[in-house]
Amino acid sequence: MKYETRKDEIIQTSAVLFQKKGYSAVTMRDIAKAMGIKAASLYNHIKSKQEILSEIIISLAEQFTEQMKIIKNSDDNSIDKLKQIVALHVNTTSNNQFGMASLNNDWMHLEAELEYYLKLRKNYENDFRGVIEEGIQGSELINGNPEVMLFSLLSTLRSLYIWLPKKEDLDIEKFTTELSLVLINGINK
Amino acid sequence: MKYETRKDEIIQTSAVLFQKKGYSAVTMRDIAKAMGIKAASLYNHIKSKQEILSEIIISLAEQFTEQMKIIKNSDDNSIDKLKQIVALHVNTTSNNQFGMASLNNDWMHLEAELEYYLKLRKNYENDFRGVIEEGIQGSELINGNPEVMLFSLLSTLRSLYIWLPKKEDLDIEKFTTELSLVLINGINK
DNA sequence: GTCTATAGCGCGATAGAC
DNA sequence: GTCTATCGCGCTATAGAC
Repeated sequence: MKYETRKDEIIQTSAVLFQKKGYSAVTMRDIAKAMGIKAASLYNHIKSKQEILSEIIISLAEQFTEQMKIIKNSDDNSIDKLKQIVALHVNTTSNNQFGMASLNNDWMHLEAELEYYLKLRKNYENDFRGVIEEGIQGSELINGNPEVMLFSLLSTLRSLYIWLPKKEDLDIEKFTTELSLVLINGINK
Repeated sequence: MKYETRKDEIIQTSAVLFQKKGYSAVTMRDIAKAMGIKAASLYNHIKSKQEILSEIIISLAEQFTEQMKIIKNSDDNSIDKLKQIVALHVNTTSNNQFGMASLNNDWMHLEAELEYYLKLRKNYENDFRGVIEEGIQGSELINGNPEVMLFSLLSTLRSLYIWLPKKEDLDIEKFTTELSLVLINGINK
């Protein structure tokens, strides 16, 4: 069974459509049509278009913030923590590539939960920054600008949703290893 | 004088608004209000909302494709070419951060010029890939997966529009050097 | 749980006065 | 070159039949 509930089907179908055109450009009629029903019928399962967006984004944001905290607070060294962060992003994106597009591009259309989302993202980024700063202090990482490092890593990891779907028969574990290598050791010979 | 023409003012004002909420969520009334006029008055300078988007995106896409071609075809070594690509992105983004947001996020809302945009982007990506592949063949770069390298570099460079505005009193040249270092040599000590 | 019908509103764009 | 007024349409969401 592909969907657990009709509500779940609405959310997943919407995520696919949101990825292509963004939240604002997708109509309730579009979502209904993709499911083979009429727009009015959607409201038997969800209370608004906004609720769909919130369901897609918030659970993903919570996952990232929670997992990042666990990684940051573990006893592993900084390089291992960074590898775990790469794996977290590759795995989560691989499991929900369409939701990741909304998380990245449609969060500003959240209404009631916008502040909560921003709080989650701030915690996640602060923990990520902490891992990098600890790596610099412990001389595992180069003594560079931690903001530039954070920016570079985060940009790449946040863009995974664009690239992973293009490589359909991808070996996830191999890709994670290759990406970690490029991000951590660079591309220079 | 901040704007050369009223049309130019419309385009730049729109880019700021598109960056915040995306093309679809911004109305002609929003744009007019930001300029202190009525929506109907906009049509004395532009023929449609679509034309505004096209003006923002196409000129930027042409700049990138053109400059990338020049870099790729130069006689410099691959590492230098990569540094020039980083500088191209930092400089262009620094000059037009709002337009870069549309280039990244709103291109799918192009209508008549969508195909042309996709052609430009393909040329640009192919040249970028060519620089990386030449670097691998010439043993300047590690013998890794060129697609993963391209993905990582491109993701970071395309996200510059999010980060550059946050560092207001940024030394552009210094930032370009730091970013090149992180992207090419990695962060591992 | 899905349907038809429609309320109420905001959209892009145009007409024509000034 | 900007305005007021408005057209025609599509939007989210609701009411109520089946």
